[in-house]
Amino acid sequence: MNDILLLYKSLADETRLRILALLLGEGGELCVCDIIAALKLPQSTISRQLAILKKTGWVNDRRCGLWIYYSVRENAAPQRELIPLLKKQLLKTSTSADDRETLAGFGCDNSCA
Amino acid sequence: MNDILLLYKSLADETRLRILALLLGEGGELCVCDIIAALKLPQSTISRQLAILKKTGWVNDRRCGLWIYYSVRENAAPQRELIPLLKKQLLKTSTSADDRETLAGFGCDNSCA
DNA sequence: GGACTATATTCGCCTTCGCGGATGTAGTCA
DNA sequence: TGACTACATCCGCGAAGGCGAATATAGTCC
Repeated sequence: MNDILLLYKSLADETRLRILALLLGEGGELCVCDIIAALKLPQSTISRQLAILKKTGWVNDRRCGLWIYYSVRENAAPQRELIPLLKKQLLKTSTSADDRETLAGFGCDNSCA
Repeated sequence: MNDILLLYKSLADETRLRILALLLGEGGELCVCDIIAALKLPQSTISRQLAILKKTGWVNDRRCGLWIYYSVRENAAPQRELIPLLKKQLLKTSTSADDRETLAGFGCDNSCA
């Protein structure tokens, strides 16, 4: 019961949902500065919520030089069964569309192999 | 975005998950006193969380004399797509099994047509 | 009407949790 | 090495939300 509770608690925050929507919409990886630019929130806020998403199994991180890239962890249980639904729900919201548009305009386009 | 947030917030509480598990396991209706007996929590706690589950679209209520029967609202969007997953996740927890066992022993068996 | 039952709501309290500025840490480049 | 960048973590604060006792409401039965 407790793991299920933690699963849904991890989705009960708007900032975390916006981050997940951004990563699900992107399909690939985003570095922290991209997410900060897209959501227009303070760096400490983004970083804290990313840490929570990582601890609860929603995302992976990968360091590359100075940048750290985050991506959705597709194969983790029990998140796996929720991902298609989340994607469908989140990507059609106007908030998510706005965030992706902001990212397209202001994302920091470092290219790290 | 906000409705999705409210959806997951409504699942981010253990008492509400236990109530949903009980109703999903039962398949039919339960009156408030059944739920109180099963979860062994104060009446005000149960009643408050039932009100939240009702307001967020998870359950229906039906008054019959003094008793009020609650059941899962199966066809509401966007809950509908989550119900099969929730059922699978919740019913296999030991907490849920314990609650159902307690209900079997101490449920108030009023029969209201 | 009055006593009784089942449930809802109110109330003050307390914990949880998100916030953002400040600070710490790790990697890069000269 | 020291300056710089990207990100993480710490800190005090305030808001949100859950709790259970007490009270209110609604229905039943005499």
